[in-house]
Amino acid sequence: MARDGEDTVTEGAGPVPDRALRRLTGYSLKRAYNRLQTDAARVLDGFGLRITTYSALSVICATPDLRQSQLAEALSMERSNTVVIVDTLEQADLIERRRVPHDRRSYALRATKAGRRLFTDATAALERHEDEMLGALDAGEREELMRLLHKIDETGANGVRG
Amino acid sequence: MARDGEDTVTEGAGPVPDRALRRLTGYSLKRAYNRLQTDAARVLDGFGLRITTYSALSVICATPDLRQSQLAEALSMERSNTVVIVDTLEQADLIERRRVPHDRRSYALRATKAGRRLFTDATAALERHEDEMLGALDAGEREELMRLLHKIDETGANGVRG
DNA sequence: AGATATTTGTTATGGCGCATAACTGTTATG
DNA sequence: CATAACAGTTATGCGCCATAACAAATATCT
Repeated sequence: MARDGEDTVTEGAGPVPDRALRRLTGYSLKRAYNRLQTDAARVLDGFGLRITTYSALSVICATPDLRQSQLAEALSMERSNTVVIVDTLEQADLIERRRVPHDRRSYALRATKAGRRLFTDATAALERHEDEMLGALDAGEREELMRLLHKIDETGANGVRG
Repeated sequence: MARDGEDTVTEGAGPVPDRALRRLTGYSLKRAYNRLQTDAARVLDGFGLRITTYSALSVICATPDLRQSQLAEALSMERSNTVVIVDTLEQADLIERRRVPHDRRSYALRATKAGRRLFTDATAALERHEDEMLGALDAGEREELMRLLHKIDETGANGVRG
């Protein structure tokens, strides 16, 4: 607050500061996320995937025969939005909508062999690019970052939601 | 990979895991950001602001007489998107578009008294809500989180952008 | 000075992620 | 058997972001 008062900065060349905003965790989170998100989208595009379809494919690969509503809950999104995602994955022959024996409402989602393979390849590519993007952080810092992010995520799990 | 093989989990009650996704920094970042973003949007709505208009207002308050292109650069967005934002703020009498003496192309954006006041109030409310959302993190952890996020943000500043 | 390039703001347009609401068919519950 | 609860679906709109093309003003270069 001491140096660099409230002068008119119009003439100053360099990047215009957003110090006030950067003090907000939400804003800093947004900037960091936006960087990684843009890059991830570009990488996934090379596999014919988008962020949401990749995410869904990951969950489906991890837990076979799950239903769409479970998928929605896992990804913290509304059921309605999973429909298009699952449609896309199904039409690309990456997953299958199987019927479940005693419940004709729900589907049992299962990844095809092609789906699992694409998932593996895309994940490798993503991790490679994340390693580049996060090159400034050492292993300990990355681990700490993840720990803190998960803490935020799990905190409100029962709390604010509504 | 050892325990909890590839069984059909359809019957298992609890939340469906997305462990594989959680190992990606981008995904964990997304989840944490989404939590804070949703909450922040709700808070700002009470002030008649959205996240982008609040962000712009913050930068304009901090550095008076800045131009729209500088605003765009500060917020890492395209110039074209600042137009609607500045329009909105101007129509709400929170900022003014002043002409600059020797350049008839650009505007000198300046917050009004009402704009500065609203910004102050909204910021206080935002900080209060962030304190709640981040209650699980102690002061040291919050500071470390910010440091790591800024590191990510500033890393690619010269790098990947293209 | 005059042709050319660059900068600033603007408009139009589309994509992506997300939410809500209303509906159908199916299963569970009283 | 009537009613409620659930799974999936459809339609729709909002918010944020990017790209492309354009007019007016300014900078640059010969």
